Amino acid sequence: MFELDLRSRLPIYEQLVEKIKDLIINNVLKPDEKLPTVRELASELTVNPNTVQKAYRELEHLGFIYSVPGKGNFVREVAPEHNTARLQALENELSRIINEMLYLGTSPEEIDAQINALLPKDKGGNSNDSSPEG
Amino acid sequence: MFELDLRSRLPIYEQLVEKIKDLIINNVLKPDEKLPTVRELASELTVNPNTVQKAYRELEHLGFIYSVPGKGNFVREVAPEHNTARLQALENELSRIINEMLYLGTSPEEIDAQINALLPKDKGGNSNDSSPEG
Amino acid sequence: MFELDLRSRLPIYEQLVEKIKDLIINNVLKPDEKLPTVRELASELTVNPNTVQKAYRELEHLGFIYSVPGKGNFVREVAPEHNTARLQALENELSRIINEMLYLGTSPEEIDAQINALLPKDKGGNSNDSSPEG
Amino acid sequence: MFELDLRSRLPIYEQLVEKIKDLIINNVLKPDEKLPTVRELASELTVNPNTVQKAYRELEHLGFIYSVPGKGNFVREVAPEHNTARLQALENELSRIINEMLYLGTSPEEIDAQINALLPKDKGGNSNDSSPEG
DNA sequence: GTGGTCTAGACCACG
DNA sequence: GTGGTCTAGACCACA
Repeated sequence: MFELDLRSRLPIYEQLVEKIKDLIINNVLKPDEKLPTVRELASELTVNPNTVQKAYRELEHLGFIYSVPGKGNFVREVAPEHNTARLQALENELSRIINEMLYLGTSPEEIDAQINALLPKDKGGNSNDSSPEG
Repeated sequence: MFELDLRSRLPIYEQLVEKIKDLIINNVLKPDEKLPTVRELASELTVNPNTVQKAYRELEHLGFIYSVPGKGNFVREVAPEHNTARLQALENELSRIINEMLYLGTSPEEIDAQINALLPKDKGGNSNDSSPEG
Repeated sequence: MFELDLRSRLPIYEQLVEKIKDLIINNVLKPDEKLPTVRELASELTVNPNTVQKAYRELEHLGFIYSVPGKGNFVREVAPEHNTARLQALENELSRIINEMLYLGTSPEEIDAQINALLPKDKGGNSNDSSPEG
Repeated sequence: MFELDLRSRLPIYEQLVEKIKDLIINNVLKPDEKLPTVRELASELTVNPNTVQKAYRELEHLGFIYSVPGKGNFVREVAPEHNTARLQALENELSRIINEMLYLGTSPEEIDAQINALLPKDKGGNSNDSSPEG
């Protein structure tokens, strides 16, 4: 499914949260799909079941999954009520990162180019055109 | 100068690192400017001097300040040798954030607009220049 | 394991850094091997655990060990990204030392001989190999 | 005469010791030559006279200069009695540095080449190297 | 039980 | 008076 870095400073349960969050965001795990049980995932990753349990509880708190007692844990459709606060936090992070990149010498043009490479471009409506050849 | 959240999960010394880093990046603290002494800042924030000391030491490791024993701590000019690895980390964070914003429903156009608002415009008026008039 | 000079001008934690660095460099402590716990080493050397902690943190910054909270501290494989600046510093030290040895009357031939004694010989017999028989 | 780095972690008086030691070793300051007075040097470098005084006392202790009360400080000819202990210390440093360079990936051949570049080659009696001109 | 953080308070080197 | 080091002892998060 994925790998953990046991040497990382990040606690294992936080790594788990990030990995599973990524799978949900990138639609690998689809809405209402069942996640592995705590025991399954724990034995597969050879970590303590308590650690997986903690990650699942955190994901539930973040609004990415829901738990049905006796049934298991399932992917939750994106919940609008969580969005505003979360988006505000993300925008703050975004601002912090951009400022630090500028401070370290990355040019505004380069930052803009990097971000446009990350954004999907399947629509025609883009205001400032990126150079077509390259 | 700024405030700490003593209830936060982030250790106090890391909050200090982030806050001071921000002040340096945003040019509130200028190169070679003297930071508050360890004891001053500790008493102002009502934390232990060792905690401030630890934050200052970390900022020194990160290349943001330098310490002159017996004199004080001072803002360091941006050190290019620290940049490459740091920029790579920032780009990874950037990617993660953009993906999560897209997942939460922010349109690519809106993200692009937000980021352009964060970047300095080289087209015309420069807003954050040092004000020439008194 | 080793001894400290409590009367030395060098801070205890820096002596610790040097000693452990030496053990790693000379392959006494091998990659991914577990170091003594903070408390073990502190009690063995009769110094404060915080002092050992500080040394371990510094070794982590220098890229010699990595720390897994709740598990322990472990020897890190040599990290190439730290090398360039460090090698430059070592070459400067080398130059300083050679010049002072020459000043004090050591002949170039003798210096050359001493250094060749320190370098591994790729000509024939290898003395410090791991013993092939168990 | 020379410059100090006021931002360095090295105490100013130690920087002074190193700089003057270098001048003596490289024969810029010759035996029995008079050094600047404490006040002169202090005002030239804009440091505290106590700092210069401390450096001179340290140089005297190291055997590089001698002090004549009421007259000044003078360069001392190399004193053999200081050599043995000092040379032992230098050889230890040498060993430490070479081992660390090897650990960081520098090949024995490269180390040998670097050191030979530092050694004078004005004599013909060199055992293992090809010195082209005499 | 591990590393990590924090406090309180002492002492030292430096300039 | 500054930063730096060290001790003693407490509490917390993680696995």
